[in-house]
Amino acid sequence: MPPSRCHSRPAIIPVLFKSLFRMPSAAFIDNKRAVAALFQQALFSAYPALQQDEAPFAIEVEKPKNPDHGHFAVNSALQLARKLGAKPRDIAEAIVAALPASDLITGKPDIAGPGFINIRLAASAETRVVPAIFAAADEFGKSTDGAGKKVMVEFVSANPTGPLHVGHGRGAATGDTLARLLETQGWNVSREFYYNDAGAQINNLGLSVQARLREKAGIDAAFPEDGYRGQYIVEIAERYAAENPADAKGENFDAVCKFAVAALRHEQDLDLKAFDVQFDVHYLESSLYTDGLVEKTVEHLVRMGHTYEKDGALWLKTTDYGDDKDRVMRKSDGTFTYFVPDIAYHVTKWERGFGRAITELGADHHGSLARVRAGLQAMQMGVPQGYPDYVLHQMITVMRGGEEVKISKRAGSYVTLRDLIDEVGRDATRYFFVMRKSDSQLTFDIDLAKSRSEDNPVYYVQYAHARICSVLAQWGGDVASLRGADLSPLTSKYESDLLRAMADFPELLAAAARELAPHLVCVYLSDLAAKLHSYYNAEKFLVEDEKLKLARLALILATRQVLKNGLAVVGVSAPEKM
RNA sequence: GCCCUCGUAGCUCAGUGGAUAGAGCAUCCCCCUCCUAAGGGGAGGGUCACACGUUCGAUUCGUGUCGAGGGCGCCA
Repeated sequence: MPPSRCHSRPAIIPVLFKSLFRMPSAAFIDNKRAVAALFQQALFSAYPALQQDEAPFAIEVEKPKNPDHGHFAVNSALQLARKLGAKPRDIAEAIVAALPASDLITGKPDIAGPGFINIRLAASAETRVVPAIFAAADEFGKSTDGAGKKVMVEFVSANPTGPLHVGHGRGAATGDTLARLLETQGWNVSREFYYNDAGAQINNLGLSVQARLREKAGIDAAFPEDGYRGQYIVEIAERYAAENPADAKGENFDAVCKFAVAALRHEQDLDLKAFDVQFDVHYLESSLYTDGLVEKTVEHLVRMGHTYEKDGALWLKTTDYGDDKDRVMRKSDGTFTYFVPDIAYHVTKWERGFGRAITELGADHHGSLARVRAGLQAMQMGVPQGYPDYVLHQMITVMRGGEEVKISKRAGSYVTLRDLIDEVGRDATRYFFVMRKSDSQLTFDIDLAKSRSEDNPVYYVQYAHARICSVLAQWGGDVASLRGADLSPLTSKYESDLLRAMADFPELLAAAARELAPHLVCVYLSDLAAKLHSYYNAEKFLVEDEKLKLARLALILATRQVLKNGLAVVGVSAPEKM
C-alpha cells in the first residue's frame, strides 16, 4: 500500500480545528439563516397563533433560479394559504408588514407571482464572502461536519486479469472524487482497492498465458474457450518465457498465475498513478482464505441459523433480508461461491472500525448489493441495515470512428484507461468521467475527445483560472494587498452574480458529499467559470479608477481561489497559463 | 417473467415540489486598435416518453404503460 497518504492523514486533524476556529465558510450561509430568522419573527408577529402549534411552521428560504427574483425567496405564504384560510398574497403582505428593520436587506421585499416574497441583500452583506475566502484560502468551502469519523470508499476493485478499461476509469474518477468530497466535509477517508485474486478468473488467466506459452514453444494447444484473447496476454507470456527460461512452456501453472497477476497489478498501479488516484489499502481476496476469514464467516452464518443444506450445497436464506431468492454459499463440490468472500470482506470493513462504508461499483454488479447487505444482516453483528452505501456507475459506450467499440477482455477488443490518459490527458479524462451523473449511461467518443480536445469542458473551467492569473500578472501588484480592498464599488450584475455563486460553494460541497454526487462539483465549476467569462468580456478590470480596480481584482482573486478549490476536489489541475 | 437504473432541444447531458425548464456541441447572426477569441453577446430549436393520481402548485413525488441499458447460474 502506498505510504504517502497514510503519512499525510494525521494532518487532517489540526486542519479541522483550525477551520473550526475560523469558521471560514459560514459568512453567506449566515446571511440565509439571518434572513430566515427575520421572517420567522415576522410570521409569528403577524400570526401569533402559529406559534402555539406543537410543530410550529418553519420558514424556508430558497435561492430563486431566476436572478430577477432577488437573492432569496420565501414561499411560506403559499404553503400556509390553506391552513390560514387566506389568499397567499394577503399573507405575504402581512408578513412583510411585520418584518423587523434590518441592515441585511435592501429595500422593501417584493411580493411577486402567486405570493412569493423576494428579498434583496444589502451590498455589504453580499461582499462579505470575499474576505471569508481570503481568510480560509484552500480551506474555503470545507466543513467539519464529518467530525473526523472513519469512512471507507472502496472503488475500482478490478480483477487482476487485464488492463484497466474505460469503465474502471469512470469508477476511479468517481470514487476518488467522492473520497475527496468526503474529506472536504471533515471525514477521515480511507481509499481501498479489493483484488479478486482468487477463483476461476485467475485460473482462466493462467490458462490463457499458458496457452500462449505453448503456442510460442510450437506445441499445438487449443486456446481455452473462455480465455483472455488480448494482446497483453501474449506480452505477459513473452516476458514470462524471458524471465523463466527453465519453464518456457509454462508447465509450472502456479508460477504462471502469480507472474501474470503480479504483472497486471503492476500495470494497473501505474495507470492509477498516472490518473492521480492513490489507495490507502489494497485488500486481497486471497487473504480472506489464507486468514481463515471465509471459513469463519460461513461458520458464523450457520450458527446464526440463516442457512440450510439442499442438493448437497449450503444455502444462505437471503430472502429473510429482502433478496428475491436464496443463494448458494458452498457448492456441492465444496468450494465457495464468490459472494461469501464478499460478505467476509465487508465484515472486515465493519470490524476495522468503519462505521460508514461506500462501495463504488459498475452497475453490472448491482446484483451483489442485496446479497452482501443480506449476508451482513444474517451475521447479526450490529451492522446497520443500509451498510454499505453503494454508488453505481452506469456503463460507458465507447465510440471510435463513428462505431461502437465493444469492450471485452475475453474478445480482446479494448480501450484502456491508459489510452485515454495518453491521448486525451489526465485532467480532461477525469473531468469527463465525473461531470455526468454516475447513474446515467455515458457515451465516450474517442475521436471527439482526442481530435477536438479544446471542446472538452474542462478547458473552459481551467481557462477561467488561467485568465485570472494572467490579469493579476499584468497588474503586477502584490496580491496580498488585495485582501483588505474596499469592495463597495462592486455593484454590477456581473459582480453580484459572481459573489453569489462563490457564496454557494460551501453548501454545494456539502450537498454533493451528502448526495454522493460528485458531478455536482463539475456543474458548479462550469457555472462559476461562465460567470467569470461573462464578466471578463463585459468589464475591464485594469481600469484607471484605483478603487474600482482594486475591488475588481480582489473579486477575481477570490474567484480564482474558489475555482482552484473546486478543481482540486475533482482532481484536476488549475493551470496559471494555457 | 422478476429486480435495478435511465427516458428533458437535432446530438451529448445538467436541473427543479413552485414563477419564463438550462448548458455544451451542431445551425444562423454579431463582438478582438481593448486584461489570453480555449472567450463573450444574440437567434432558432421542447407535449420534460405517455396516462392517471397526490398537491394551492408536478417536468420533479406515487402507480401503471411504453422504450433503452443492466442484473437475475452450485460464473465473478
